[in-house]
Amino acid sequence: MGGEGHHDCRLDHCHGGGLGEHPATPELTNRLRRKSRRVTGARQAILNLLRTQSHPISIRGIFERLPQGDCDLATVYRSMHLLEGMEMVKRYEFGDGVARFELLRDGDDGHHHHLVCTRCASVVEIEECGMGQLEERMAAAYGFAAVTHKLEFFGICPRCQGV
Amino acid sequence: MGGEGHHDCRLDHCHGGGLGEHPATPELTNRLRRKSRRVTGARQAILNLLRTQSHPISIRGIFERLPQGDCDLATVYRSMHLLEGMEMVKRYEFGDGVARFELLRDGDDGHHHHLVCTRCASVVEIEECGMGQLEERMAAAYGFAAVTHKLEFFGICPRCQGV
DNA sequence: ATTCAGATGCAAATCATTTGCAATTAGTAT
DNA sequence: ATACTAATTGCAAATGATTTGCATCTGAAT
Repeated sequence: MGGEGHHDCRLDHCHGGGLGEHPATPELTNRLRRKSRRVTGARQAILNLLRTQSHPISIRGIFERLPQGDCDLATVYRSMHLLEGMEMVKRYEFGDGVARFELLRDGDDGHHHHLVCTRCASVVEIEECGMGQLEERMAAAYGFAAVTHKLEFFGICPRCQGV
Repeated sequence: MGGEGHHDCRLDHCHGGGLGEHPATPELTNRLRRKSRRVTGARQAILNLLRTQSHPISIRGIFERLPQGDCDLATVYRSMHLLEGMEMVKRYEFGDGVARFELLRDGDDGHHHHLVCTRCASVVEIEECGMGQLEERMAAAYGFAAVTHKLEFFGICPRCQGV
């Protein structure tokens, strides 16, 4: 397989259109190839955008931040499904009926939570979570398998308290 | 699925006649009056139906279980908003894009969680939750106020594992 | 019975998300 | 490069959950 050779990223493979400046990461390329999926400009653009975000972002948010005309809204939806299936992004739901996504970085299983301000929607990333034990206890007590959880915190951020 | 019913014997307060076949609880009446809202047949019917459910139920689910013609789907939506605002029901989101509601019984602050089967959607009610401390720590660490949380567990129930 | 703000039914409108389909393109073989 | 084929995309229309405008109706106070 791959080996330690120099990996070429075929950046020079752009045909006109508006998608010129989206370098593909070998990460993306590898994962896509593994499923005989294609490295398209839209996917690269989306992934590059996600790389600049430090908090979950909605699909509409992604679409609006993409250089206009870069790709269709439906394509963003389809891409996010694909990326989610490939475990390159993680989906969050904060209860407002809009899904938000975060890039899963190398070696990150994406297990963390959020503290969301119910007034201004600002977000703090929370690392700690003592749920592992509870999950196990739950599995034992009710016979469930593959127990996971979703945990999000809500409150009023310092700035909003002042208002 | 759970056969664990819940007895709530307040049905004896039927001021029969006049208002149709949906006895109002003094609880409902009081809370509504306090906000100059009206005790209508639809609201009574919905609340009575919720009283028979032991797990969160969707608005469509409520609508379909209501005697045909009892009320409009839009009315169920409106009623649930009202009841939620009056803290008589609690809203849950399990991530499938459909809100579900549970009746908040007397003296119940509704603080509990669920273990949801990702295959058959059966639900187990979970009482324990060691989040109180975490909430406090979170408030202290990030300066947030009124910190609450949403926590739900997902897994594969015993029956589905056998398949 | 009268009155009127709050409720409801019904249909149309929103919003997020999905999907059908014809046109386009990435990756690969020629 | 050229050709070829399946994966992708754009666009529009379809879904599905939830909301809303509006004319009509009703609860409850007088």
